[in-house]
Amino acid sequence: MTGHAAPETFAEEFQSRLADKGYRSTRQRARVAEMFCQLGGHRSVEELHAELREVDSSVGHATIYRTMKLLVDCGMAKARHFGDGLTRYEPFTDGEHHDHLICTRCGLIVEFENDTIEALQDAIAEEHGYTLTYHRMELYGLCPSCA
Amino acid sequence: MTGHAAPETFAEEFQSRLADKGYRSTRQRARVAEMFCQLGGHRSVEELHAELREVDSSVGHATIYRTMKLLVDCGMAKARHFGDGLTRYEPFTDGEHHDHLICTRCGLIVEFENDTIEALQDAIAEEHGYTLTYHRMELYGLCPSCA
DNA sequence: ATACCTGCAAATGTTTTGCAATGAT
DNA sequence: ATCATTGCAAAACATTTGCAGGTAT
Repeated sequence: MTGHAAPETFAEEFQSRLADKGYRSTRQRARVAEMFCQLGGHRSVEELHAELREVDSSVGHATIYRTMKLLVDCGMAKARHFGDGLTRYEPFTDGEHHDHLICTRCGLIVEFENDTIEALQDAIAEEHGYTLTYHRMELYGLCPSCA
Repeated sequence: MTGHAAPETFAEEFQSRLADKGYRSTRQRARVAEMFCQLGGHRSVEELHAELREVDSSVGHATIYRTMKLLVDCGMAKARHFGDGLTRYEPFTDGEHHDHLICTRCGLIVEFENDTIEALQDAIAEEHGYTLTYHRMELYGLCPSCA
């Protein structure tokens, strides 16, 4: 519990990566990172704002928008767009990749990964002469509880 | 050229489907449908508006938004969202399905279809107990000219 | 004649930005 | 002491909507 060489928390890792890029560490950025980590995947800025308000009511929503962009810059978050007009963020660790199954009734989001599809996507891109950098695949339907 | 039993144009088909649904045929709706058909896939409302302006400057953008929704309702258009915050529409014929390869530099969009992937998607959905209604797959990268 | 449609402008909802004050280095 | 960062309010952006006047049926 002394923690002088303990594995860093998400927020600490963020502060450290900010420093590497010449950005400053602030209370607000730490709070946003903590809450984002605590809440987990697919959160909108408004959700983060609402939750944060209960811990530290002084974090403005502009700061959350700015901080989420920084988290993306630092490679610790990924922005996603599902059909509802909101940008949603999920924690991101390098090299990881997954796609989503989304329930159109209750909004439940399940993550999955399929190497066969990935390989086929690469093949398709090559067929058309494209050099692939990323992709996006979302399957929409009803989840078990909503079907 | 008498055309009394000629195959219907896109705009005529639209007028006919509107009538079936109890909507009225108007000059503006015809112009939007014509332009949409002429321009082809992946157009934003603003692009349609700009092009229409040269043919009939009196079609407001609100009407284009409303008309595109009607085209979707009538099963003649499909709304798509690529990463740029604009809704884009493409002509749609029932039963047809395809996905997209998008050049991140010049914006070139190529359509493709792959039954193996579709089958795998169904399998994944089933694995997770989801009843699939639709999906979305976009591959982003550089096209042959931009690579 | 009766709704439906239209264009305009104003409203909406999300995200961004300008700015003066605050805070990290 | 700097200069980045903040919160606020205003701006920006795509899209939607209220309404008075116009139009298809």
